[in-house]
Amino acid sequence: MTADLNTWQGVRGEVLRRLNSRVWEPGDLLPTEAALAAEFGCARTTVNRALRDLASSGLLDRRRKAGTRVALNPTRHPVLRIPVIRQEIEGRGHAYGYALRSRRMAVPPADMRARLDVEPGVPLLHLTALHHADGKPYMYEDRWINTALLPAALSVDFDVLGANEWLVANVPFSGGDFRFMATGASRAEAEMLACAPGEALFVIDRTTHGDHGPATTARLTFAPGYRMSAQI
Amino acid sequence: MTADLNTWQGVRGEVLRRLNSRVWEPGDLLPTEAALAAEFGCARTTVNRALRDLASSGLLDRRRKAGTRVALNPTRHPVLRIPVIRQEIEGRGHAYGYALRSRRMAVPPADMRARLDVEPGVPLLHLTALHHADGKPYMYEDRWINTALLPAALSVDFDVLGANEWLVANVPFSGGDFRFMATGASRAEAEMLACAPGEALFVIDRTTHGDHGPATTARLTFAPGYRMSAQI
DNA sequence: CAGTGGTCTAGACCACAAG
DNA sequence: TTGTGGTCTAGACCACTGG
Repeated sequence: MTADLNTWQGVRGEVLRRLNSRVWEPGDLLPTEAALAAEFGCARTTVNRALRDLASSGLLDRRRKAGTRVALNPTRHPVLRIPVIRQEIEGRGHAYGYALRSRRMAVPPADMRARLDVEPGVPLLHLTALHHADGKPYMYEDRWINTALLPAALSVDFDVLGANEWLVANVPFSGGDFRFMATGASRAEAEMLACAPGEALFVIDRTTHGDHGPATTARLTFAPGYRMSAQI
Repeated sequence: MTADLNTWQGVRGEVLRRLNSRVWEPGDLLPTEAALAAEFGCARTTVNRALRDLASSGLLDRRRKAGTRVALNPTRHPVLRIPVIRQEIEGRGHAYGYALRSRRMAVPPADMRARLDVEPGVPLLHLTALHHADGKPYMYEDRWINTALLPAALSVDFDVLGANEWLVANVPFSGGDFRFMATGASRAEAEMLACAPGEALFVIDRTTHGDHGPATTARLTFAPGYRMSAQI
């Protein structure tokens, strides 16, 4: 029993079936939307949505005039769900705690300056904080904020409110990039996160772009045992 | 100058602007699609696509009858691009190498058995392999394949072809989940990956589901220095 | 039950890029 | 130049679910 070819999910299923069964092989050119619509007996719009969805999953390559091809590089595109840290902790049933450790204007090191795309020698707002779960260290946050783009950050009381939360609520969002890695705990990190020096820690480097450029960059270092998940 | 409100990107931009400027605050109910379409002077379809896109980004919650609300939990949904390992290495200009280390039927440990949802005591195909970049160890792969769902795997010559590549090309795809973490290198891992025992390693646990259930699960352990990136 | 989003249709015009 | 995907429209029916 084949799916209903009058629904876009049904069309996607049928196309997927042909991809999996090698009716269409990697690199092959698919029929045009109009042709498929005729074959399936549905509107071109329906075929369009199905193929667009498959393309967004990385299974197809679509280009105007060139047509639709089976992707040669089958990459998967899992979607991460990255919650605000407090919700992540509370969602697991733990009590959330937050402690600002330092807050000052400072000239950023070269790598941070590059990420935020600012001139050398310009001081930025530098915050460090520790997040707790049930009183135990959970994550260490080292953040730089471009106060030229976010002057409002200067008047926020980060002693009470996590920079994370303030930012997600107040930074006009336009994009961001993430890097994930593993590092051995430095002595300072080991002390803050209550672990042994050299122990493997999960790290997220995250830069968030506002409407006028990179607004803030943060390094989040998690206590041992942290796991991040994603799904397709 | 506001964007063209007759395009779905334009409508998305305008809605985004109202979200950022707190015209609509978290938890607020937005006007219906029909109302917005009337206000913007476009078709409801156009509004629908814009709101659907924002909902898929996690900024809105949509439910039939209940309407569209500004998400209370502002989570971001970055999209990972996970390439086939060979393409990842070759894409960086390095020579790719692959060496199968073991291949045998074996009864999986409890955690793997749980991930693949099979009965206790059932033997599965177990593969271990090492992937190289320019002759240096890059990633260690420890994979279990449910041969009940993928009998074809038994006749594949994994000495030559990476299981990764065979699977992405041959497993009817229906979904998967990923977990990312940092671990200290065991003595065996350290030897294989040419690093010091205890050194921090990036690990991906990945389970891929076929049409009839979990088909394969793999633990990918990367040599020190590996970074994974994602973007919004 | 009834309101809201989910989706389909048929037709149309447009933007882009291959040749 | 011309074919292909990208998108808009107006109208319609349906599915889900809150009240």
